[in-house]
Amino acid sequence: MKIQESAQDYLEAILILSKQQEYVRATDICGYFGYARATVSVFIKQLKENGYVTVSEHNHIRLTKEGLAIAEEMYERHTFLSDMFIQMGVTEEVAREDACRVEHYVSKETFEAMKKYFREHQ
Amino acid sequence: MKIQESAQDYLEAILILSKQQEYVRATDICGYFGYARATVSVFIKQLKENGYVTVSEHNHIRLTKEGLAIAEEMYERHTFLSDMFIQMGVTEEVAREDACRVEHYVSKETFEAMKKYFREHQ
DNA sequence: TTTTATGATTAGGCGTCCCTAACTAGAAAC
DNA sequence: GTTTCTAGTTAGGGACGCCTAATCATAAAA
Repeated sequence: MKIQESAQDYLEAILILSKQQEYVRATDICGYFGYARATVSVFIKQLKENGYVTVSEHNHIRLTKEGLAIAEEMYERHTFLSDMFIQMGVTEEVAREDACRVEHYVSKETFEAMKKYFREHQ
Repeated sequence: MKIQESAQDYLEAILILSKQQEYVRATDICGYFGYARATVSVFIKQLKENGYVTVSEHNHIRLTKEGLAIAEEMYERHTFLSDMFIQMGVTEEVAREDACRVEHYVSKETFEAMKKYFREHQ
């Protein structure tokens, strides 16, 4: 499984939710994205088959090491990008929305350059 | 037709190609993206049906007013974003690649904020 | 003028990622 | 201990955007 944009979103969502709750279930992810139960169910199955999450007998979803690495990478990008947008004068809500999309499309090189640039220009 | 990411790319490509050549044919677009002829043929048909381009009897593709507006918007974003990335220290090639993807996902608000920010911070 | 090369089209297919509808299993409430 | 509610699954479907293979049309070359 090549890690697709959506998979990155799901893994990031699981990370975010697990910061807010003791356990994360498929239904929580449905709520987070507004997706149908079936959609999430199928997707989680794939994430599980590919070793990014484990699902306990109580349907608690947990990130594996690989899943966590991706989730944290996305989360960091998200945080950095929305902070950057806000610093540039963008509304908080729009900044968050844009960061959520842009985070998937910026190469490592550009992301690092942006971080460096903002470290030196504030 | 909701203007999809791909349609924006096609329209931008047509604009760029028409800056370099007297006329643009489907095959030029194939070369530009590396897509198969069939793919481009079908897509151009849709763009035509939806009023974004016209196709002459010699298969010369031209942007309509609507098509041009979108193409120019994308082109401006593309130019600005790659310049910005380069200014931040990103390799030219990577900057161009990233701009090409990111240009679709930045809201008008954020784009304007970025422009303003860079006008004031260089 | 027949052959060949180039460009466009049609048909059929596939991966991604969303949907609804129908079903199943377990937990909570009566 | 049934009924009901909640959560998860399976089956089937659809939009988007790419593909190959086969066909068709026209322009260039032999």
